[in-house]
Amino acid sequence: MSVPLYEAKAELFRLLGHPVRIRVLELLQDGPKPVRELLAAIEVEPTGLSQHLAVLRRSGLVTAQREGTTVVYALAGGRVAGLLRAARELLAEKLSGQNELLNELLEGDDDDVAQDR
Amino acid sequence: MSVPLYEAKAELFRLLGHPVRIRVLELLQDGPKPVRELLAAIEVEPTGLSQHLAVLRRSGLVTAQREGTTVVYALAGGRVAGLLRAARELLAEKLSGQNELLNELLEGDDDDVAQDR
DNA sequence: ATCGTAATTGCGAAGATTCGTAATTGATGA
DNA sequence: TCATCAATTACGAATCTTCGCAATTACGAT
Repeated sequence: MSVPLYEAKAELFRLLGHPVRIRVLELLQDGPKPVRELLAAIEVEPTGLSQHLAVLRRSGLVTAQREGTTVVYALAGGRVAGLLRAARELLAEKLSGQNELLNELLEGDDDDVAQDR
Repeated sequence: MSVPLYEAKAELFRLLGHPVRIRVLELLQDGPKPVRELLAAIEVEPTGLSQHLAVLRRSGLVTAQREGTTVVYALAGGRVAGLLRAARELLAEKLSGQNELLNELLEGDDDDVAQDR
């Protein structure tokens, strides 16, 4: 085992750590899409999109195949969607927590605002 | 909504994209731990660990509280574990795929090796 | 008060990512 | 063949991350 598992995991997360790459993966969740379509949906230059697609391809998260003059991308394996869902849930938890705190501050019902560190 | 959701998601993944931070989160899955213990378990300088802990703290993924002379860290919210599990499963899928391919190459049973791009 | 230990912060150098411009490849049609 | 469109690659500048050193804060003990 040349690469520790936690290195691989960190690497995976690092690959996902860019807005354009996230958007690509989300769009591909609805099925394979040609580059042209991704390009229309995401605010990015063609060359920038290609570079991000290359990152996802090299990492094996997506697959690409030519069809005539266009290239069609697809998710490689079903587990990517699960990971995105887990992230969405975590964000939901985090944001709703912030909202609660915000509401308490705004409403000023300071009856049981626990001591803070 | 000042920050698009996909930006927040990318940011979350970027935060997780470092081996030390992954290890910290994994260790905290078994319950709260003082810095001293994290330091003993992870190969990193005290100052480096502090910096990574600060990143996790600012992002709200972990909480810290002093207890006398030590500081105890804990996961903030249960969804972090779910995210790590999803990552582990995706990696498992990816690595087993690679192994299959590797075995086919080694065993040389070239009866149905599909055409490649 | 002073010392020692635990943990953090400030800061700068080294390294990695990102993005735009220019050049390249691959396929299709004139 | 030549021109064209889709997509990719090469490369450098600007930007962001990371890591170690030095300085700092927080606490308990002498």
